[in-house]
Amino acid sequence: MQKKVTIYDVAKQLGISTATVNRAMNDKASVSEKTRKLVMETAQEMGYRPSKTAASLKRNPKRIAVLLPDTVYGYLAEVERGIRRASDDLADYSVYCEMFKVTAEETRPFIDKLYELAEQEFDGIIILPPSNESEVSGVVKELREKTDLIFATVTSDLEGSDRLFSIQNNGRMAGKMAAELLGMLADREKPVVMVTGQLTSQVHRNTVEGFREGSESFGLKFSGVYEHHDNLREAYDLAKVLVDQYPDLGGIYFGTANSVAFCKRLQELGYAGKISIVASDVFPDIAALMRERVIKATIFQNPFLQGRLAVRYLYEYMAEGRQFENDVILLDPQIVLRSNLPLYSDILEQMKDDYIL
Amino acid sequence: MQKKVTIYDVAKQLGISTATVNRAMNDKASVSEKTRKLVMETAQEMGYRPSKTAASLKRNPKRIAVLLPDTVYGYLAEVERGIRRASDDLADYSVYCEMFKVTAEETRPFIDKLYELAEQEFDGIIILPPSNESEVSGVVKELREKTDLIFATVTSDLEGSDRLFSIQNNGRMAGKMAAELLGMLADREKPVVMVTGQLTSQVHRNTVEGFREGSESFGLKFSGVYEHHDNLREAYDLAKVLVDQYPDLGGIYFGTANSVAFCKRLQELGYAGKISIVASDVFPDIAALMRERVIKATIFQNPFLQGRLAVRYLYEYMAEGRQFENDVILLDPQIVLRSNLPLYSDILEQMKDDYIL
DNA sequence: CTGTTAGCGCTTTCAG
DNA sequence: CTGAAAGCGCTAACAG
Repeated sequence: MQKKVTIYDVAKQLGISTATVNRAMNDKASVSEKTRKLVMETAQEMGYRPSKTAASLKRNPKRIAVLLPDTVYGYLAEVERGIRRASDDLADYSVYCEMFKVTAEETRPFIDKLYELAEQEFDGIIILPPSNESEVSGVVKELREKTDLIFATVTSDLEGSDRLFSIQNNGRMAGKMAAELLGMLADREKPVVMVTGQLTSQVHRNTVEGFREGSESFGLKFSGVYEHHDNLREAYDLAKVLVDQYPDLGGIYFGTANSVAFCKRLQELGYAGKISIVASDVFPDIAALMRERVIKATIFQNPFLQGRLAVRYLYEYMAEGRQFENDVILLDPQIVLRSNLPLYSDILEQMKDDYIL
Repeated sequence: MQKKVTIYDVAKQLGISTATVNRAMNDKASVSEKTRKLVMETAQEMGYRPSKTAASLKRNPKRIAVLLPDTVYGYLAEVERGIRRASDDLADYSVYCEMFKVTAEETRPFIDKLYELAEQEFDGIIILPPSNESEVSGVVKELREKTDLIFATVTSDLEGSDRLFSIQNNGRMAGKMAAELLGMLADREKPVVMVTGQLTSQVHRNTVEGFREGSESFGLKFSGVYEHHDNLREAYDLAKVLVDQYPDLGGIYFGTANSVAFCKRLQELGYAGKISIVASDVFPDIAALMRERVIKATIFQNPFLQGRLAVRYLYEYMAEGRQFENDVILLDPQIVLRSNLPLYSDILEQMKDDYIL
């Protein structure tokens, strides 16, 4: 428990002021390259580790905006909860986090809001991209160039937008895991298919790729990908289409959370339990279907953690100079079976209130 | 982003000093009950939330000792890594964490060390109990009464010791998960058995109970529990005993990490791949056996997180008055298959250095 | 039991 | 480009 090395020690050692040491350490402009190098070296040698607590006490508040599509959809509620949680955790560090929700039906209002936020005094913006990713990408890229705002994305990405980082589920791994599970659950001689939202979204494409690879490794007869465009009716109808097309269908992997309407139809058609289903995420409806043995397994994507980390990492970048070696941060998908479903009861409990779909 | 309410605001509002507000808020002695109540109420009304950062800047350093059995065993190395990580995270908060390792062959040296640590100026002690739990329990209880030390346990518990909390894997859930997995992997007509370290340890008993329950739910022919007492030779020999006793053995659940010698014998006997094996935790050897299809699944117990949270929670209790609604804190076991094994490669990488057994 | 006061280690004006 | 100095919000001596 040796004496802590402070900024004063470093300053005194070099015969300069603490202000200069500070500026040098924080990559601020207006420090000669020579002093900066000197300071860095001495700090290193002396074992100086700046105190984050002391730093946060004095520094100017940071403001983060979060822009989300205004969908009534359990997944988003979880991301939101994660964001609020991070805000709470960071309350002491003078970080202020504000959430904005905009309709995702059309892209225009979303983009307008983005321009509007850019006018305000935010330091960073976190975006959960609506399904039409490419249009938004351009806007972000433009704002990146014109302002000194920092952007991050969560859940899906905005490719080519020059955002700082993206936090998302490891979709490719999730796809492989689904394939392995179906290999354990279903007859491998029978065909399996994958159902997803829509393939304009980068994350969805990843899950498909993973499932394809996994099918190969684990010897599944992978027979097709179907989109339901996050439309309940379409999902409902799709069930019939599939059982007609594949009379001996062995398994289905649902890459998005929207499996409920589909499963309902399957039950109506008398196929429930006969076809092995692996779903995504944990929601009250999915939990119910698992208890009824309609869904055999689901792959949890931790939306809560996604939201939480997006805020946390953006803050760490802004305030503590955190570096990202990899700008796409992938979270580990988790396998949920009937036995460990109770572990997610807190989440289900939390969700009950704001969960509709 | 309204103005922050500080301790000064509360003090001014009540016409008292900040010192009194501080004392009242932190349950310190020497504040009249009347003032305390008044302060609490006013703080609440004004929306005062004490700043943890500011607090940590001034307060006296806290010291935490960690006492571990000195076993050369990958699991422990992970717990240690978690502890070090928490220490690092807390470095700014003036918390100092020191680790002590003592042989676990006999109980005496462990207990002696405990007395020795109690003499030193620690505020809290975290214990990873050696297999003989009951003897240590008594000592902890005694020290709890004689000193104002705070105790916590990690990985297993010291029942009746009056420790503040225990962090451990949810063993019962892990057992159930193993049963469900074996139900998916093995022929349910064939018998399954469980192998564990020794049943004097409370966590091991939990996994057995969980596996028993799970066998019932998932229709397994659960046929016995066998101990290997963490002895390599014994584990090696046990493989032969089991295949002789159960010629049509369908599956085995290994409740502890020590499955390697056992599997080796199984391979020698030509049973590898024929009997479905579910193991515990992720270590280099286990990863290798999974790639060879000898072990089909493993249940990760997150020893790293166990260590990390033990330190973190103890600190939060000491410094921030954190309350525990439940003094046994159970972490979620995670299912690892061949497909998601790569997610644990960081851990495996970390382990390579200090991993021997 | 309560008040006064001197910092904890850093950041940020403001003035050179 | 650099330095002096005033705090950020809290805690803990110390004095009453």
